[in-house]
Amino acid sequence: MTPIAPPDDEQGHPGQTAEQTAGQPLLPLAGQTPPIRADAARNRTRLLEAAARLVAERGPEQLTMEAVAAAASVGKGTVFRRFGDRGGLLMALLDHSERLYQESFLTGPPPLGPGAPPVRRLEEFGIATLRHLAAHRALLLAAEPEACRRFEPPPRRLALTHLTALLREAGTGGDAELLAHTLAGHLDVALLHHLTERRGMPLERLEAGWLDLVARITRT
Amino acid sequence: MTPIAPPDDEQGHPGQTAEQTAGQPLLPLAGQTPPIRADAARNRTRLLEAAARLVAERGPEQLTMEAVAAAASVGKGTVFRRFGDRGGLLMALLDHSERLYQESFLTGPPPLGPGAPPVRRLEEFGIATLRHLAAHRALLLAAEPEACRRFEPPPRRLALTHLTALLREAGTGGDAELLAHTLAGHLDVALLHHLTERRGMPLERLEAGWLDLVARITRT
DNA sequence: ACGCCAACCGGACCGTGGTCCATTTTCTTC
DNA sequence: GAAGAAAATGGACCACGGTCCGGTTGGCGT
Repeated sequence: MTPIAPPDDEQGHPGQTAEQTAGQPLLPLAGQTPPIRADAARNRTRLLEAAARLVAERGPEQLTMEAVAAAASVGKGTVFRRFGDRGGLLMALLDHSERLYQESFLTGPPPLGPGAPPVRRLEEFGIATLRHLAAHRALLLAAEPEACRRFEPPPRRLALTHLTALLREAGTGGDAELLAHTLAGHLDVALLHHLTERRGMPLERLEAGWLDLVARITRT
Repeated sequence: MTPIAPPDDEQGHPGQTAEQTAGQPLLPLAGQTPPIRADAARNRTRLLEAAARLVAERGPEQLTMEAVAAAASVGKGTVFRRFGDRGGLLMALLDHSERLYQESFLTGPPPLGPGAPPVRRLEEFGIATLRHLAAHRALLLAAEPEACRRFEPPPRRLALTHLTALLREAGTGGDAELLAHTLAGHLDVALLHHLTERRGMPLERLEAGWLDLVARITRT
């Protein structure tokens, strides 16, 4: 299991209220951070230590906010004030690894970092990301507990098998099952909602994107 | 807004316990269905009617299990026994549309149904699915409330912009932002977990799949 | 050294999803 | 139509995430 992050209370840190509200906590974020008060900082590290201990003992999915608060001898409200929500706390736990990972492809040496040809960097980025995810899978999954269920509902499974069958029938090479997942990823309510509402894309653009994607993927 | 499904209590229906446990409720499922008891069937339709009314009045995301139970003059336990969980209830609400949608590509006329060349069917399937999703977005999203947050966390956003930038730099044509989402979909913890644990794929296969995907997508 | 005020604290409180089990209702068989 | 077994019921119960607010405390200006 991953040794979690050292509670490296890298001093200042975000602060203000929830650790990831509006400002990006895990991004380089050069922006000035309203300094945190001394007692708050102390509680923050106590909370992170307690959380890390509990995660190590009982696994991330068993972690409850109340338990963390209790283990750190701190009020529940404090936990929420500091980390916003359960996900925020879990993420804070792997803040350290996350930074390393981000630096590796933002400013690290090629071929992952700048300097290599873009396609090469794409390849490396995927590999690095997959390994990063695998390494912290437990924590990351615990941060969005519903995530696993996304593939269970029968409609999704049906779409998947349908896509797989069509891909096979089309005689496209490659890993049909994997490619089916890729295609299915494009046909996801959450994605649709995000792109149309948050990003303002019209449905037509998604449809055009789908046709293009099918073309690229089935191209022998 | 979608008129929901008529509470077409198509008699028998699943039954047993939770409506979607193990057996696929929305799939053709020719399997024999242990017949439901009369009182259970009556309560089922009352619950669906109540739920549909509440959804129409206050929107799907406001729907609480207790409210449905109360509105149907039924115990809360009954709701859960029948529909398993919140998601099950929401899904049952669009069971009707779901069936139509499924039939359209499983046994309907070409080019969506069997008979057309596979690539053509792929194209049509995507379009049909996107429209199906758009039509029932509210209900589908309400069924997995965390879904929207999947794109908010800064790490995800960073990965997305990074992918977009690399794609643009690579001079690949097409909709870079959309293609970036496709690529990002392949680098998802939940997917990784599903494929490695549930489907037994080794990490190497995912890595190979990534390289293949990048190749297909950046292929001019 | 002092006092002000914003930031912080704690834990009572709430809403909701989900479970449990003693009791009631339906179906079947004779 | 009676009786026994299986299925269904309902609402008290629990756990957990998240909010709220009266009281406290640390940082800063004077």
